Amino acid sequence: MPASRASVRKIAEPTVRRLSHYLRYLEAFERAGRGTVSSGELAHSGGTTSAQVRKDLSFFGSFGKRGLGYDTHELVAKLRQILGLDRAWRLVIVGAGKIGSALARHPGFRGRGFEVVGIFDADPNRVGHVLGGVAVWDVKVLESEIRHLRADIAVLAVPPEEAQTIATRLGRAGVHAILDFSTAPLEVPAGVTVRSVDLALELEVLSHALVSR
Amino acid sequence: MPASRASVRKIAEPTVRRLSHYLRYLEAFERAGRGTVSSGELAHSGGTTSAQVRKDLSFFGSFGKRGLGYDTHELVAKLRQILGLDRAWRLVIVGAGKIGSALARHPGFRGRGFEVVGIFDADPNRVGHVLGGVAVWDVKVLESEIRHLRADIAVLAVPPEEAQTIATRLGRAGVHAILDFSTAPLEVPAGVTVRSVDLALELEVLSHALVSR
DNA sequence: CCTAGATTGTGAAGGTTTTCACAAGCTCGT
DNA sequence: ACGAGCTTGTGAAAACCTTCACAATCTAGG
Repeated sequence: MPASRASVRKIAEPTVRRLSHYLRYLEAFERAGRGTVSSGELAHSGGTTSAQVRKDLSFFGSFGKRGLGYDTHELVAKLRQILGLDRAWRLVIVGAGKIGSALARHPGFRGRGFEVVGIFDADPNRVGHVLGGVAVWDVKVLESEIRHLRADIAVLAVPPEEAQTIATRLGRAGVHAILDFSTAPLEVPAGVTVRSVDLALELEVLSHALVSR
Repeated sequence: MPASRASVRKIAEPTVRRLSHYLRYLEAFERAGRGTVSSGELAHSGGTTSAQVRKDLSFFGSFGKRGLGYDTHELVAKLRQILGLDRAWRLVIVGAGKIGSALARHPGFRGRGFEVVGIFDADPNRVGHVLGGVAVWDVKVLESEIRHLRADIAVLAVPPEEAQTIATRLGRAGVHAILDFSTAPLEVPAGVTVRSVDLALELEVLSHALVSR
């Protein structure tokens, strides 16, 4: 593997999503003991085409073997590196309501390299408790505690009317990535990446699919 | 592999998402008592351009007024109709675990026209209870009860290893839309639309953004 | 009524992503 | 060692999506 790990070129978001998908399936192939995987197999699992898979991968160099496919272990390692998963990310959850606490107890994050290191809430009744093995802090100490916990990513699960305030504070506290579950439009300083998960919007996409069948 | 139904109108998915966004902001404008809204204002709220807004809307005909903008009420009604939100959709949740029960108690769905009418789980300890005002049924009676409840959309919040089985059963029970929270790849019969919400994948997109800054 | 100012609707241009098609390269059985 | 059979990598073509630019059209105010 090339030593230069900082040289990650700009990739379109749909491509990143697909890479993430490929990694998921590759890990399944790896567990199944498959030494090599072809673009066609990856495409079938991921709902795309073999040409798409090859184009996506060729963006980072050619590490497949013609006639055989891709080495499973090698490709897993390469994708982890591209996606930045060759290290553990430290996560905080802001908002210990229904969604926040469900996420805190969700076992799937740690298994994929995302460790929940802190939870924040404004409700004094929740502060001081432990959720999923992690302490709940008062949101008043957000900035200092986030720095102390060395958090990289914040999950925002607060009521919409508070989302902007918290997002701004997170930016000031040095968090550069936010996974947002509030439905409010967020304005964040440059250098902060936000991804919004809007469940009502997903349902509306389904609704549209239902009426336009 | 995207299921291309013989749809009346082909709208690209990014367009549908934007329409959904516009509707959100339009409703805010409506509450604020604004009679008309310009494409520029909608664009600003939604993080896009006025040309994009006009292109999106012009796909369905021209119902703006030059020099003035769009009639708020009229556009809200039109978007609701396009998105299929001029009716109430009946939702069932399969899986009363952490995510499933958090969603069941989530108040935001009903407010946007999605009514949770049933919950299913395999755990006998959970069956018979009431979550968010809705009864938890044994997953054994999935098919018959779904027909009885006249459910349109299913939210799939079961462990990955059971997702495929349930998805197949949902398809047989006449559900044509699934919002999937499991991380497994689903194969569904033609005519069933699936949208996957994969939280680990969203975090991986953030991870990539962090390493490629 | 008429002018100034604002905004839509849309063809065309520009850009990006996906698909196609095929030469090149690898493995395996014989 | 060789040919058959796969599979990759990649230009080129096609499809798709976004932005541009401006005529057409509206309102408001005198």
